[in-house]
Amino acid sequence: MSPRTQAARTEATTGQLLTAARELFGRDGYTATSIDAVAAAAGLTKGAAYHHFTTKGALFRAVFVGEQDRVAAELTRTTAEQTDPFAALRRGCRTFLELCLDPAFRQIALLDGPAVLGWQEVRSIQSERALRLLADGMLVAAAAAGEPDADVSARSHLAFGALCEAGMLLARADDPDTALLAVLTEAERLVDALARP
Amino acid sequence: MSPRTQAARTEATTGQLLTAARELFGRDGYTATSIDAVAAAAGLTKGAAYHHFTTKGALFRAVFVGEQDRVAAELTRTTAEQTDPFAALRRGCRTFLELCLDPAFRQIALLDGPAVLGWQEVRSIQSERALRLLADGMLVAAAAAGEPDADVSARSHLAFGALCEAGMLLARADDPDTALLAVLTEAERLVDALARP
DNA sequence: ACCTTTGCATACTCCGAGTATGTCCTGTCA
DNA sequence: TGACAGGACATACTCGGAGTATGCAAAGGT
Repeated sequence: MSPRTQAARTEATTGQLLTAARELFGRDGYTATSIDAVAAAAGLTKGAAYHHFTTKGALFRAVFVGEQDRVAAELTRTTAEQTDPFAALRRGCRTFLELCLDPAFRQIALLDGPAVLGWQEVRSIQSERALRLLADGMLVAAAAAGEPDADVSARSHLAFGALCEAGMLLARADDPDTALLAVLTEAERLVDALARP
Repeated sequence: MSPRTQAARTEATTGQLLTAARELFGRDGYTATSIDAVAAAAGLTKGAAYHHFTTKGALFRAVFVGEQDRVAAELTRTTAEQTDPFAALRRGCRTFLELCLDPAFRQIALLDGPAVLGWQEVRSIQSERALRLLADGMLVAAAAAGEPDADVSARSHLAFGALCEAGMLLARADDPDTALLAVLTEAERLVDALARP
């Protein structure tokens, strides 16, 4: 069971650490989660965690980046088949909100992320992922609407902020599906309105 | 100098604690600020702080509520003279973004607030303040646009999220004024588009 | 077969949140 | 006006968790 090579060992342990960390950070939040608890949940000790991650914040950052990667992957996957740029934007909204149905995702990506990593850091991580996809989509939409070189930078940021808030609105809902529908229509309206100049 | 009556004493000390806390929380962030540091900055000791606030989170909550009160007061003040509902909404955007020019405000209200207090708590505090004002404004605007009983609840939340993100966009700006203008036009566009059905 | 490097554990230090306790001041009632 | 009850604040703790130092065993090169 235990891997022979060093590279395989590190990959296995970091993987277990990240899985456990995502679990605990997502359930209890960043500050309420100790490194000891994460290591124990991964069947390891604190020493292993600090061997692979310089600090607690670094471990969280890795988890956060993992979530952002998932978001970007899901977005590219679900919007790939959309031909109409506005339909693609709406589909992206739906995909993002569906991810936000997971409380752990909300806790990590929307609540703790900015506070722990700082705004600049979070932005720079997202700028290469979901935010880039959103900006690209809005650029295409603006071009289709007759304004080829619109400045979509600020615009996509505002839309992203609105979507994050929309995602948090799903938290208190008794029935996720109906709540998703209600919020989704408003979100689509907003993005639609923003995308056309 | 030292006040005679007990009520005056508590008010003076809590006031000093709140002032110092707003200063340090706003500059260094919540986790990087210790109760000792706040008490020392207020010319007191930890004991005084814990006498008036049950926990560090409670102290932060008081600071946070104070900021939200300021926001609501500024909003009502600046939008009072606006007769056109859409103009009032635009004026509200400007007021909020001007408040966001203060890094301490951004740190407390936008970054640490949700992570420390939790989303539900932050929302319930804002629901009686800025969020209520925004929803009211959007309701009036919707009525003026011919849809008297629109459901502005989700809509105002999304707009609020967009405005918060807009406020954070002001952080990295070299020249605050021009950045404010650039973001403001986009924000006004968004709120305008959202407010009309 | 050595020797170095790397993965991980154990055993610390240190700082900060929260608690216990003591002291002084204030307001009240005799 | 003088004792006493309660509130304001300080000092002296405890305790948990982040980060560090050190030790040891498994890998991998020579």
